[in-house]
Amino acid sequence: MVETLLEATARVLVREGYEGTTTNRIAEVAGVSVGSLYQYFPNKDSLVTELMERHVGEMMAVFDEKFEELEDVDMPKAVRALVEAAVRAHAVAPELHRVFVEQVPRYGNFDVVREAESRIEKGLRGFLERRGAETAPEDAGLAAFLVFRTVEASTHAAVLERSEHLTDGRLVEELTALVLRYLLPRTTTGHSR
Amino acid sequence: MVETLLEATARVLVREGYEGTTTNRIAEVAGVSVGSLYQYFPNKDSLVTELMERHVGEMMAVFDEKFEELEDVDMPKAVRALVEAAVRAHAVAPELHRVFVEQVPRYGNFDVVREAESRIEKGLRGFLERRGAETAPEDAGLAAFLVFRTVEASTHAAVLERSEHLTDGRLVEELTALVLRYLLPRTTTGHSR
Amino acid sequence: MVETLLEATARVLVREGYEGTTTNRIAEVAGVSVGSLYQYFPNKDSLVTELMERHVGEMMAVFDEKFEELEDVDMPKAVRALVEAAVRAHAVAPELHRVFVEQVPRYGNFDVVREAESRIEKGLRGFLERRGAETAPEDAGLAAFLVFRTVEASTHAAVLERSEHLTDGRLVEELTALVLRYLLPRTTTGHSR
Amino acid sequence: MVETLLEATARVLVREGYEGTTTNRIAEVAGVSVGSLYQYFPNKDSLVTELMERHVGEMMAVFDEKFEELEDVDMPKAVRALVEAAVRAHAVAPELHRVFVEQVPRYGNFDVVREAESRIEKGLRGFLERRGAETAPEDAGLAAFLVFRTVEASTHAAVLERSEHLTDGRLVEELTALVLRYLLPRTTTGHSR
DNA sequence: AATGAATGAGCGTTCATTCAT
DNA sequence: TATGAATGAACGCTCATTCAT
Repeated sequence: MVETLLEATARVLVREGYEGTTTNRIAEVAGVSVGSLYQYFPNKDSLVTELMERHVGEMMAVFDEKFEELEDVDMPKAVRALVEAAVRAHAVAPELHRVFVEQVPRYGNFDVVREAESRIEKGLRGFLERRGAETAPEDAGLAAFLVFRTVEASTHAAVLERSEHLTDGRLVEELTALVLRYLLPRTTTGHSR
Repeated sequence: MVETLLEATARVLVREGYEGTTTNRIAEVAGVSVGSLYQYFPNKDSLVTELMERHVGEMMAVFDEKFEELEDVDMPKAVRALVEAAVRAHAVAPELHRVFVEQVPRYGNFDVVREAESRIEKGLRGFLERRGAETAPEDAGLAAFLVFRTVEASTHAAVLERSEHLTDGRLVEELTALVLRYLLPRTTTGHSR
Repeated sequence: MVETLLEATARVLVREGYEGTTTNRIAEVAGVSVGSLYQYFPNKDSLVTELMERHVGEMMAVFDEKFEELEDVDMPKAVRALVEAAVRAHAVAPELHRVFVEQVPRYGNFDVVREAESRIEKGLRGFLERRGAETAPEDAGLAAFLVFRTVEASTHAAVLERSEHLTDGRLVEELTALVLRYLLPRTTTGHSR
Repeated sequence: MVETLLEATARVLVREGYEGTTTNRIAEVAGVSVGSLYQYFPNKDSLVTELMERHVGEMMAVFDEKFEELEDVDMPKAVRALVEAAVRAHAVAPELHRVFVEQVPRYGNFDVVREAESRIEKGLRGFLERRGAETAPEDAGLAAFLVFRTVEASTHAAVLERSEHLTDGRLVEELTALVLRYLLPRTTTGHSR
């Protein structure tokens, strides 16, 4: 039931946008009555929030899988893994992701997102501190912030408006180069002329 | 009157969020009657859209001023100018900016935003093509996309959650280094150890 | 519920006129909430239209019952039956009838009325054509038009402003004479001196 | 100014219907400001009422002109004059007439109409009483009522939906026959076979 | 547990009317 | 006298939520 309702919520959100998403419509699409909906969820927002938590959970699961590879490899491989992790995470459910970003008003529901972002950024910072000797930036915290925002924004935008560069691998390539040159400026990285 | 209403709209949006923004509330805060509101704006969304257009216009004006400096200077100066332009643009009205990004559902109203973004990205691409000989990335279009998203996301996030790094200049410094190393990887740039 | 709402609509229409008929008022009089009203009727006009269709349906049912007698009787009896049918139809719900005629703006909702009128007029024409040999008017279509309008208008006006002549039977008597003399001019009909 | 406003009211009524007729629209069409409108008319309904009074006045002027001929001629000529008077009166401004009948809610504004109708009916009654010796109906009041309603309804309906029978003179012919046979049943009237 | 009819606060919007200029 | 910007009560309608069955 909970699953059915969350799936219906996702479908309605994607199809009709946040403003067009009513509890009666969700119940209808789920094939149950509104009353049943309210027996499993206290209010409309709890549905959306739960859906968001699950979605973020899935993205993080995909991300974490690759993110763990970072420790035992050299920097080029680590950065590439990071970028690939971001791309895969964004590819989990792009339409749902878009509706969360573009349609849902941000209140408490976005705490999950902020926590996930914070966790990634902290992980990145720890990684950079552990590799301190070889990386250029002095302030690992600031570097983690910049690298995270850079990778997140680029993959996010690419998923929504440059999907062609996702499939041909060019985005991963170039974004890896960008991050790598920032972190290891002395080495000649990537495909410079 | 138009000004008063738009100011009231901005205040209500920031204070109550998009969903709490009603035309009667706007009129009340503006100190006029709903009827007057509807003599100047055909419907609720037109207020929000107009406010957004003005805000984007102001951001772009601030941005463009610095952006023009890019042509006649060397790459380090040009990239620094770009980053500073982005920071200043985001500092125009951070609270209003946040409400647009976090609260307003994206439909036609975001066309202005998309146009502005597109214009900047194209400008950046032209800039990179003109400097082709000295820059590393082969695909100026992709590079412009990455640089734009990187700078936008970093300044955006910094304005909203790392304002301390804006005032001490460290964000500008580091972001400039990041972009510069991407574009000119062979030179030793910035403050590496 | 549908019945309750339609009854309430009728009461409010009669009591307050069309302009004073609001959906909240109807709901209030019906003893339900506006929300319920909108669960059974898509909008305000649909209530009025439905009420009108039922009213016309009832008038026609009453009318048709007598109208069927026309075929197998002589002309005087047939014309009297016609007039009596009209009087009875108009007596079904005079106050509601008045409000439809005097208060409700005529748009699509009056299509039922026009159809009913058209059906009666066509029936009358068929009747006249079948009795062609004995009736005076050459053009059965025109005669049907005149007879229909004459009977309709007279009974209508009588119901609304000469109800005394309805109860004493004088109106039926005289109107029958009028129609009969038109259709059968050579016979001495009715109560001439 | 008063003329301009009334003309504008008529135009708006015909074009937009009663519900679409707003004082601001009237003022706009009249080329003056709403304020001016309210300097000559105390409220919206007074415009409509005044327009109705004038329209009824014009119809009655046209009607009366022919109606006066009734006295000094024989019955066939008198009845024909009556019918022609009705037709001409209805042809004065058919579109405006329609909008009054079909769109304007009947309150005090229709008093003019009721007075005019009453005057005609009384006139008819007097005429019938004066011609008592030659006419059939015993009750001149009832006969006047029937003749008036018959002629009014037939010309009214013909103007709105059988205009072809107005121009070819058939309606006048047949309606005259109808009334004449009612009033003078013993004579062979009209074009019987 | 499941239903879905019923609720009603509150929304966006209109328009007859006013009144300072 | 003429203006038209300003008014605000009131409308039709929506939808998150409840509760008797």
